[in-house]
Amino acid sequence: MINGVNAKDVAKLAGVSQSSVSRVFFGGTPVSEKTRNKVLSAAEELGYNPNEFARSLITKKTRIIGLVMKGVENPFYPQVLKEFTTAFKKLGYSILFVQTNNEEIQKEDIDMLLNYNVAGIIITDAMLSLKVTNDIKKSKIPLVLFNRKAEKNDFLSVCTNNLDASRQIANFLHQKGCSNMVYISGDRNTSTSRDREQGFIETLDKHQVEYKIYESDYSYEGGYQTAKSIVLKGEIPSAFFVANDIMAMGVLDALRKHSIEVPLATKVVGFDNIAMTNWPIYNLTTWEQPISKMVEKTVNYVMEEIDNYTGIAGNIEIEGQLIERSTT
Amino acid sequence: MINGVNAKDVAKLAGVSQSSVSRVFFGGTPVSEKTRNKVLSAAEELGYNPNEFARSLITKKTRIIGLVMKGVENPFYPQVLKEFTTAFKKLGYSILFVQTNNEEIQKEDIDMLLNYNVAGIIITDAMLSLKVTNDIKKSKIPLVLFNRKAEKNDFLSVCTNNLDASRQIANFLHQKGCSNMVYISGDRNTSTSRDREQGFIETLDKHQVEYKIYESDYSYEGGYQTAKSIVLKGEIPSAFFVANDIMAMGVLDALRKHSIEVPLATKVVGFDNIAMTNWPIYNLTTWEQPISKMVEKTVNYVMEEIDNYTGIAGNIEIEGQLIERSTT
DNA sequence: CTGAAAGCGCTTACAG
DNA sequence: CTGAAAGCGCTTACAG
Repeated sequence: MINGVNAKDVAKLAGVSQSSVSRVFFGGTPVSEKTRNKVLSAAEELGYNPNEFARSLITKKTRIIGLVMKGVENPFYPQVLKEFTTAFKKLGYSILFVQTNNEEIQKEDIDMLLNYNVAGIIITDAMLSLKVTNDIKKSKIPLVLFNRKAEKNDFLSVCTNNLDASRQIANFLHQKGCSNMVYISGDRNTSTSRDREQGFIETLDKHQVEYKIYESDYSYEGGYQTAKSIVLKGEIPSAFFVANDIMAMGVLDALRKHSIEVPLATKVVGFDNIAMTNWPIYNLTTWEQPISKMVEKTVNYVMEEIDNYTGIAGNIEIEGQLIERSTT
Repeated sequence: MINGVNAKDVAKLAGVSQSSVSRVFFGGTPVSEKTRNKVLSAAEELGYNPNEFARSLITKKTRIIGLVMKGVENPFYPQVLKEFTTAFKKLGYSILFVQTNNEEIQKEDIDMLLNYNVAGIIITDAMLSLKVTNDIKKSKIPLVLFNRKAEKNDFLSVCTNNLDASRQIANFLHQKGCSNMVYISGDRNTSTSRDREQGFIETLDKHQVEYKIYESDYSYEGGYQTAKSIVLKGEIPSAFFVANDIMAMGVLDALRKHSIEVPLATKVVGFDNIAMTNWPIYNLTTWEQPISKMVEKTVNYVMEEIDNYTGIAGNIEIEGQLIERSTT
């Protein structure tokens, strides 16, 4: 119903019923070629656009996906956003975008999505409050936690295999001869940071390698300051494993500032494989999160649940890989 | 209409009419305190959410803003996205997000927005094809070109004052004693790159300063390669003005790679003031685009036009400022 | 294959 | 302040 033209107007001009107009645009019962052509040219002439709201009202379905993102500062997210938008567009779905700063999504964050009766919800990098969990479960809207693993399996979560990744990173650094390491965590109440920490330290324990853990916050500044304080204490380890790339870049810059050569004096491994890790000034060894595959799995799940809701939950973990560059 | 509860159900439980339920949630005619309370508690009990689609159908208004973004690679855009989302959320509007790769928006890019009858459209960093221009004009949906200036004033465009900015940058570098400069452009068919080029060279002409222009593409890689080729030819200027920050970082890295000291051997000025310019490894002198103000102007305009459509067009240019750091 | 009619969930004159 | 009723633009049994 743009510029005031509706299906009735088209029907009148085409000399057919409104039902036929609907059938041409929506499918369902077949329409004769002749009718189709009359409708199409009338629609073209009038500039008709079917009103999605009326359609959704009657079909009780929408073709909108709610995407809730926390923190767009990290270049990892724009990439994720782009992939989701592209994938859903191909399927005829639109993205209703919500930006939040809460690590735990509150009702108000997604009330809007519920009002729009979205067909599915994807939450990146955040968990859900109990109230929201119940609301969503009741509404039977498929929901995916992207890049977060829940303790309780109320929903599907899609992540890279963070435990496996951090084990492999620990083994890799151990084989490089590093005998004393540091893990710089992200926000410690995130599953990603916890899993990366756990896989890392349990592997180091096995090899009887010493380590220290520093808590940081997934930001460049956080990585920079943490590394700086380590350097100032003179406790430079033989390797840093940093919970994401953007912090690892902060670490590298702090080391450079204090003329500590990488990878000679110490080594640094990040996580994510954001585009910037490839910049020559950083050239950071990191773990590639298989974003495309993660997005694909998520989209497939959501589409299947839209078709046929089961509410099936669990954790999907997708294997990533080490990208070796010049910081190790 | 989440979990199947509608206004009628609430009305029944509350023992009032559907009209009263509507009035409690929508406003309009006043409702007695008693009725309000009955409605509210019934709604709470049933978990009622008003259906936005039915509401939009009847009011012929939506509370959705279409946001079309080109290229999320540059960290400038996530920042813009965040500001728009936050600002519109406060006003009760949602964001329907469209990602495109077209410098000239085609009908298919925004057909979806028209189907949803969005209240307003914001296009960042792209122009509109003629067909789309006509469609939008006819539909009377307010539209803003954000960070792009149109030659023909069909719509409102909101930019920083790129001409003024580049003149000031030229003067600044001239006063620093630079006698021979390079402008590295973005995509040359964008108004932003053209304006930055024009203001820069006309000011250099006035001062009779020599310059060369190299065409690039607004990407890190583009900046890196362009600077590299300049260095390899041995034609190092006394200053580079680079059309955006991300390219300027590529330039800095290329210079560093070839051990050309900044700001001694040459100087570099970027554009945007993205967060990374502040990282110690870059510490880039740049021009701050006043994103918050640009977003505010845009949001205000859209809201006013939603209230009372005039279709008024023109260019709003907002003053930015030079941020002097250590590359000059 | 086609059309007339019911109905999706809501808002809003209208009458009281 | 409240309720009954019309109607937004569409889809979809239903009957032909």
